[in-house]
Amino acid sequence: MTSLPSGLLGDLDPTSDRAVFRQIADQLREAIDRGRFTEGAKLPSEAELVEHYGVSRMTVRNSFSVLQGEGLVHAEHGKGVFVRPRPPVRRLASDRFARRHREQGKSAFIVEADAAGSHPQVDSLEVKEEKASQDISTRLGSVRRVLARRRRYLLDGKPVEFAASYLPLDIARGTAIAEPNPGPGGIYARLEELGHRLDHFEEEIRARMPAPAEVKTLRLASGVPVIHLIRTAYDTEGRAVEVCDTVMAADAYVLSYQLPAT
Amino acid sequence: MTSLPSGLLGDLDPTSDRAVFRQIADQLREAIDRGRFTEGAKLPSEAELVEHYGVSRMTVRNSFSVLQGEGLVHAEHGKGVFVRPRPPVRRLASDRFARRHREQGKSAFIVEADAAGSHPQVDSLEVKEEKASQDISTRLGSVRRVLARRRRYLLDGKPVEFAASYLPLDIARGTAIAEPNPGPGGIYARLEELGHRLDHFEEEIRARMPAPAEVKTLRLASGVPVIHLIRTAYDTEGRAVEVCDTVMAADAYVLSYQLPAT
DNA sequence: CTTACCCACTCGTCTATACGAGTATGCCTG
DNA sequence: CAGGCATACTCGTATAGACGAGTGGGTAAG
Repeated sequence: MTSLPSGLLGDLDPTSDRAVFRQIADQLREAIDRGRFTEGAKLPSEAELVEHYGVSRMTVRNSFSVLQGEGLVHAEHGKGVFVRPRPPVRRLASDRFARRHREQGKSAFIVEADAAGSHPQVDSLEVKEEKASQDISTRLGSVRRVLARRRRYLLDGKPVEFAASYLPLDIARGTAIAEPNPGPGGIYARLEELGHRLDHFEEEIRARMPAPAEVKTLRLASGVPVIHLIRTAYDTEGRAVEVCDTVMAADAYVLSYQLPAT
Repeated sequence: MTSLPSGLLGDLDPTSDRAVFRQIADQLREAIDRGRFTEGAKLPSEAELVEHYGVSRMTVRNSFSVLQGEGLVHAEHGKGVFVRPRPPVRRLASDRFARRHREQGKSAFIVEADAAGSHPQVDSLEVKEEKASQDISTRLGSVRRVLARRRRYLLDGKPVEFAASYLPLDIARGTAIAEPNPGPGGIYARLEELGHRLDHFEEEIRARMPAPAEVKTLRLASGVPVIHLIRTAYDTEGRAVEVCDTVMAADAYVLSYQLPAT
């Protein structure tokens, strides 16, 4: 084992009342912030830090877990601990549901990803009728059963978003909306063809840490929150015609909205 | 030490290849989800779990740290580990900057909190001229120096949001905007009085884990992400007249937006 | 030259122990 | 009765050691 380049990391302050593992985490964080370790770079191994600081291995691991919780680094079994690279973000503009975007052929996700030069993919398609949850039922105006469309979106092989759409059966049953592929322009285009002219959307945004199932389907690194977006589509008669519940890897998205000052 | 109520938590599966600390975390998580432990309830102590499962204390602590990372529980030194209560959320509606809201007296934050029956507070006020960061400069259209207004918002004593507004000096210097208290209707009202009629706002939303400084100012529990919102205000001539950079405790907010379907 | 194996290095999991520090409770003292 | 202290409980920090498992490189065998 070779020792650490001197000057890269400092020493501990034994007089400080800050816990040793926090001091180590602080030094590593600062080194990352200063660019001593760039994106994707490998941090010193546990053994190297144990030797450098003269502490036990659990203490070093504790430091790493602090940084992992902050989403700064991630560990790879058998390889090392690395500065977490920031994935390219998808920007969702507030006009993304404008009618003119629907009037062309392909799905918004595909078009946009192609334009950005990345490889889009949609999988885990599931379309079925089911009982509406309490929340969905309320949002759709007390419907009991709904058509549920679930799918997962990937960019360059990385899952970035998991979405579930819910529609009242009297609208969706037996239409193209109930097909795995609803056709050009997506379900919003189909809804308008069916006479449900869309008026506006309402979006609710929360952020939180993912549940274990979400970690799995989105293959999330530790320290990455999710953005939880619930969109309700209203037609010109004020009826809620669809609710879309999506969970997004927070490190892959920037949402953007325009608000009138009126 | 009294032993655990039987049936509350199960046993370990030694044949499983799932790590012991994960199995324990799973059982605790499930018990919480099922309502066996309600909000604010105290989980079994480390010592109790050590005895119940027959594992070492570090293993139990490891389980707790998993749940902490998920934002499900939080530990209190000397007291125990508790199911994290969900604080009341502030809902930010998309019409919150409508002119009619500005035309009344008090600040939006105060009015809204009073209406919700909670005790609002604003502190850490700082108003000063400074060099614009690269990002702020770009958003404001290449200004070098700006007026910065920083403040922290609290609800019932709990910090929920930290905001920094930046304005070009040629607009703000020497006006009420440069005063600690900009007067009724806030700085947007002052901007309009100064002839900068507001046209629209643009908001960019990200979510991420907080930096240590943010954990401190917002007194965030572990496992709570932040919502990072950057709003740019444009006047009717298309000029960016203000950028507001706010960091919010994600567990205290739901953002809500209306999008036209046009 | 290629393949297979071994080994060194990495992080992952778990045990056992020790002491420190914050909290709450009850008892004892004044 | 009030105040203070002792105590037992809580989590926080740190050590030292063990074994397991994934990775990658080098070496030896084919």
